[in-house]
Amino acid sequence: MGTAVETAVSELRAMIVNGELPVSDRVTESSAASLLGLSRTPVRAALAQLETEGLLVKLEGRGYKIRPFSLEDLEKASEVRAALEALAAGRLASLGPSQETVAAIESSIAMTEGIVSRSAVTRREVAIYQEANELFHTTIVDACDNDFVRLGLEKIANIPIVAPGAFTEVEGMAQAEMLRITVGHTQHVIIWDAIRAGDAVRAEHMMREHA
Amino acid sequence: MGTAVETAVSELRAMIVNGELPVSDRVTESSAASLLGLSRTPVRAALAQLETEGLLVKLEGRGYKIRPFSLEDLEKASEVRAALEALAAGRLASLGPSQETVAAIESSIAMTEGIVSRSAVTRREVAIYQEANELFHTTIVDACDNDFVRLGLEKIANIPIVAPGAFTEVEGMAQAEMLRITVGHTQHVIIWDAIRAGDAVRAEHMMREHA
DNA sequence: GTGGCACATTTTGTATCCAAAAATCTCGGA
DNA sequence: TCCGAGATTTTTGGATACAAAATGTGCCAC
Repeated sequence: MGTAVETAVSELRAMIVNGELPVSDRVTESSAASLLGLSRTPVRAALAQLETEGLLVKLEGRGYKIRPFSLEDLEKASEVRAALEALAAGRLASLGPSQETVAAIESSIAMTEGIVSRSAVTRREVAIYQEANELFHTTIVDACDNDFVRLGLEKIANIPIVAPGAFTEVEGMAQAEMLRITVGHTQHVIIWDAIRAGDAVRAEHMMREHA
Repeated sequence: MGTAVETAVSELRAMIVNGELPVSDRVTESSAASLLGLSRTPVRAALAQLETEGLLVKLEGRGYKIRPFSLEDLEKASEVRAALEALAAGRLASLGPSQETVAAIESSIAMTEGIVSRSAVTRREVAIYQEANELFHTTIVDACDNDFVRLGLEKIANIPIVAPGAFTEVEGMAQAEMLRITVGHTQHVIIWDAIRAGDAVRAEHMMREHA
């Protein structure tokens, strides 16, 4: 389970992201400590970290409050993510991917190859796509040989996201989701082609569009 | 002077950036604490923050070490900075700058207007340019209405920089510095023109080149 | 000389204590 | 009723104490 700081960070983060802590609520060191059954010391470090992650806002002298996220915030974060991942894709195209990178990306693409071009998807297939998608993006970021890209992304990695695919059962939703997955998969293929071709400009541009 | 954590962060950061702490040295909570005359509690928080800033690397169980920065690291950080600031410039061009933004940028440009087109510069003029340059960039980032850009930049804002303009006295250096300032100033003007014209693509592109 | 084991030391992680600052509450007076 | 001075409570910031984990050291057997 690791240290108390780690558990405090992950438990609090989970509570925030899952909406288990009311957004309006004030969170003090003591309240969070007793909530988790820890002393203030590790909780304090955890709250500080969650603040740097942008999940909490410090109310000078009155604890923290959970940062309210709007749809607009999500869009803004996506813009930043897109800019950084585009940079990563461009760099990787210039550098040329390593053996392991090729393997990882192609396995990511292969994972979704079987899903696309169907009329609808199950919840399970959505999960597969998400896994493949994450593999695609993290591989490119890790392989671009610029740690600062990853550092920058870490800051915006944990903004609350409405559980994706939650309504997949609803009729029509499945088809919309299918479209999203198909488009995403197609873009992955295009981006990967550009990277393999060493076309940094195109890789960067396509990744910017994609993310 | 603020809290002990703040002073610890800024003092340690200054020491690291100025190279006063040998790169090879190990920094433990206790050593840093006694160095600063503080207890471990605030120093611990400071070290954690400097780690997230990328200035320190954690040696699990044996303290921290100062992260060695190469010229390559500087270039990589610059790339990320350029990508994020370009995003900011593009957004600002689309949004249209506010009254205050216009005032801040134009005062920044005015500050350097008097310096350029000379044959050489004094150390003092270099300092003025640096101030104007910082005003230009921070104003754009702050005005772009996307906090995540700033969050991302904070991570890479403090990587050690060889004191700029340190050798201004040396003959020839002054002219090179002059060239750098003139080019920088010219680019500022061009970027600002694009922003005022609402040309997001051009603003983004020029800022990318500039940074 | 080498390998391994026990012990000392270092270092971190956590809890608790105290002080200072900020916020909140209370109560008297206009 | 409204306002403000002072008391009270909250809350944070910092120091210290202690325990656990990791690391380093030295000795002994082989």
